[in-house]
Amino acid sequence: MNQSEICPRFEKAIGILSQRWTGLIIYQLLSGPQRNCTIKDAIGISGRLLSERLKDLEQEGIVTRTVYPETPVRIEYSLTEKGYSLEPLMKNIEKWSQEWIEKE
Amino acid sequence: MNQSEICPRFEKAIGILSQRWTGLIIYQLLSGPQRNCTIKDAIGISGRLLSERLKDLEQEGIVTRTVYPETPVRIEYSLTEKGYSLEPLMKNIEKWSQEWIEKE
DNA sequence: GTCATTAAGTTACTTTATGTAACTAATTTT
DNA sequence: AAAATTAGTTACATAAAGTAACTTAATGAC
Repeated sequence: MNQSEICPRFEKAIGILSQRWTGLIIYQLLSGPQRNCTIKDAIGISGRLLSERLKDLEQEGIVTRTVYPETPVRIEYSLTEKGYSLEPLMKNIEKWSQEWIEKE
Repeated sequence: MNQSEICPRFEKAIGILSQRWTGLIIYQLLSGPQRNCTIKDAIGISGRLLSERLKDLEQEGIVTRTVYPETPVRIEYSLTEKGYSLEPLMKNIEKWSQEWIEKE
């Protein structure tokens, strides 16, 4: 039986944040808009999954994809207001890790 | 190339929290020590994965397993100090979800 | 005692997610 | 024209998660 007493909004939020790579992608984008390859090199995700996650995060309204029609075309990903609203949370995780996770 | 600039402690913390179910298990245990089956019913995880996660969390020093040699034997899981130190983080996610996740 | 029940956990198997690498398309540099 | 770069996709191998049946141990009904 699944008589869940847990708030569905909380469950949804945890669902987004507990998907592999999403936390790191959001954290990485906190330092400003970036191209696909920059994120890729910074966090070590494969191109395949990065595209997939960015698409998901776009659908959740956390990330925006902007095409700059220069030559060559430049595509940048950035956080929306909703995305930036996760900054305190990320800083919180960062602080917690410094207090509770051992070096190496 | 994976020229990660991300702090390994942060990466480790995200690694724990972004594993499926761990967030919900910790959140559930914030309301006090509980038996395996109570957690199971509350969050809707399968017995197999719950055992696996609880073992992982025990190894991370986040959860303790206590056997009460009563009849019948009672086994309870509870948060350690390290586990409880995640409470502000969890409340943070809860608050965020109430502000930014739509009902339904 | 014997049998059904319950809780914790494991085992075996299916389905889904992730990792890896080769490939396409568009555009630049040489 | 050939080689390189970026964003993204496709195809396939491996790892994680889901499902359900099973084990162990102890209880209560009979």
